[in-house]
Amino acid sequence: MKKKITTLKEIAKQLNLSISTVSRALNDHPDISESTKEKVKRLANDLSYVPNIFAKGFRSHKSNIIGVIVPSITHYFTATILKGILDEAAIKGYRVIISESDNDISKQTEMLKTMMQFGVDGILMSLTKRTRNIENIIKTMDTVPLILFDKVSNKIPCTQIVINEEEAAFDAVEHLINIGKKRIAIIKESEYSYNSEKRYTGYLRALNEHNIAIDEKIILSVEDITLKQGRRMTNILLSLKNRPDAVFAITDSAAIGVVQALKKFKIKIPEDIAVVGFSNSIHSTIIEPMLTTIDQPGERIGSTAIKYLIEEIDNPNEFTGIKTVEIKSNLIIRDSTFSS
Amino acid sequence: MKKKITTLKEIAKQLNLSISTVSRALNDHPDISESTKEKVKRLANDLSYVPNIFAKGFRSHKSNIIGVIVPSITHYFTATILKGILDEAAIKGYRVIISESDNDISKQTEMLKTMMQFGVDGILMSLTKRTRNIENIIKTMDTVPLILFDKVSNKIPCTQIVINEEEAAFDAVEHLINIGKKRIAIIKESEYSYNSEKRYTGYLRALNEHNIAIDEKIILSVEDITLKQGRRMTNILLSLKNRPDAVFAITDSAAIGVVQALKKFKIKIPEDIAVVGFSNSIHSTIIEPMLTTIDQPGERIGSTAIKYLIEEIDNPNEFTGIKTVEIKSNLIIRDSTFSS
DNA sequence: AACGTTACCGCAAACGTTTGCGTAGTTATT
DNA sequence: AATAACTACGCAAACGTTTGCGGTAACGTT
Repeated sequence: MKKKITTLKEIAKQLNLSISTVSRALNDHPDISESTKEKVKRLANDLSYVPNIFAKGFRSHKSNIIGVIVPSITHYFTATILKGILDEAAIKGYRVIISESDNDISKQTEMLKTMMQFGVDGILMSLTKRTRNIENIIKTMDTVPLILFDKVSNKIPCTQIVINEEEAAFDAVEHLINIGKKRIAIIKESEYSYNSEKRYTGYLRALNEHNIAIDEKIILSVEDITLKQGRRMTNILLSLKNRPDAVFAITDSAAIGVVQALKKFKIKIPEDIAVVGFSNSIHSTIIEPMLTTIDQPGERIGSTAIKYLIEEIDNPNEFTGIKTVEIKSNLIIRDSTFSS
Repeated sequence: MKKKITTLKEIAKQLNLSISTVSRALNDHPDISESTKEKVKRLANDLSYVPNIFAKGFRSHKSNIIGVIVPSITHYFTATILKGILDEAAIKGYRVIISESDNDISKQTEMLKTMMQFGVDGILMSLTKRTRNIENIIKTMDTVPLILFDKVSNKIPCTQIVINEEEAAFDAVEHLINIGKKRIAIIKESEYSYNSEKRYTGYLRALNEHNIAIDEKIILSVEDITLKQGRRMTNILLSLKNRPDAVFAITDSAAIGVVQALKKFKIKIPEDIAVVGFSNSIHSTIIEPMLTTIDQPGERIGSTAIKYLIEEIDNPNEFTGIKTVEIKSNLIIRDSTFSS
């Protein structure tokens, strides 16, 4: 039992007005008298008129829809970013179409294409691992504005919203140094990743500035930075003659794996070996000891990203320049580095 | 530098054909000769033609967009449901607009409205707590198909996709009985909630069937079923003269709170008091001891929900009947009820 | 030779909205 | 009293696509 949808024509007929007058009345056009406006608006309300979005977008070439592509929606940090995007979008009157690339490059390409077909006004994207074929991304960019966040690439000439990765990692490692640690291991990603690379340079810089020698033996790289890999790497570290006295894992889940492995071997945290993660996931407060980590303000990243995007959408011709916007994160010190 | 978008007209002009012929050629209409089809398709491809979604939807009154409203996107279980929805939608050629109601009823109403304005073909919704004004939900239902999932209400006459809540709770409690527990506490929600209520009746049924007396003193209700409340309730339980030997928390986070509180008082889990949660959140494997809990197949819920919705969208007139579809969950036994 | 059939294609309307332009009526200006 | 300016509204085109209907040419059938 579909309800009959009311159109401008219907309202016009009932009020003996022209369609254009009704349209203008609803849009508060100055040419229309107050009395007419009121009549029109009242009837529109009574008939629960909703403007046909297609007819509107059809004319204006504007959908007020923004496309978002993320690797994994179930990842907590990603979800907080999405929340930031959704909230800001609601305020600015945009709808958001979300797609998951599942860390699959071909899916990502496919999605970019269908986003275009659906006439989105702009695209926010966080890249899959090992994103190779940049061409189609760049190609879409001359049809519709695109902004990257979190997992970015400086090979793509567009505005990018990121955490101050290097500085954050620097802070984390310096914190370890400050509590007296001298032999600090790192677990990072082996494949190239913007985030991993930045954190790694932050690690190196901290060691350098504090005149601590760099030891390749305690610089470990893994393909997938997971909990399981964290455990595996810890076993490797513990088998060394010269064990580290701290571990900086580039990710909370890896850090949790480290903690679990250390506990298994009854190694005291943080006295014997301190652990720092990255992300401030919820898990970091559930594991014992609670994890020292970097809090990334996901919502701010999301809202910032969409703000810049809408800016570009509203001013399509003026070249606003490619910015890399860094959102400040901050170190949260908990029991895994601090014994009370 | 906006690119010129190609239309049917452009293709028609270049090929000296009519617009209708071009349209039919692209849609593989039998009236068009193979040779013409090929020419048209080639040029369309060269000009990277994409059909204008607005013009299309404008005519067909179909957007191929589905609206989804959830209380909180950052909630892990919700995220898995969304993943199921997104995957299935991609397969069926639908886009998904996601909105967060933030457990705010007025927001929820607002979103329902804007979803309508954006011409979605159907709506999937998980209700906020204490959803009161059902009217507008029912009102939208005679314009566009709507299906509820997870947080549902049997006051709304529509298809609903849920977990077999009662049975799952029954299984969980029976498991506790099977391992020898005789005094099983429950922590549930005080406000009416479909899920809480069902789980509670499952709890009651299990006790009844095993001839265990029901003791109101160990049936605790909280407003917000959070980790903190889990801890608080545990303190209450421990202050009883006749302590329980097991706790069934209606939610993983509450269960984790219970575990934390028990550990603080050096109470052995599961020997002294066993704990069962509900959800199989990631946290349940990180807490020590790992939590026995109910695994809810989020992705299946999501994909099932959207399947039913598309079914309704494709057959708008025939009344398919209101179904309540139960997705089977299953008990996962871990250390919090089982000492190896 | 007249007719029916088939293959292939074009015309034009329709979807609902916005908007430039035109205009009738009224009021203000010289 | 003639002109200008303003108010309030209508006409009609345009956006890109789909589709019912109609038409033409070619071919086959009696």
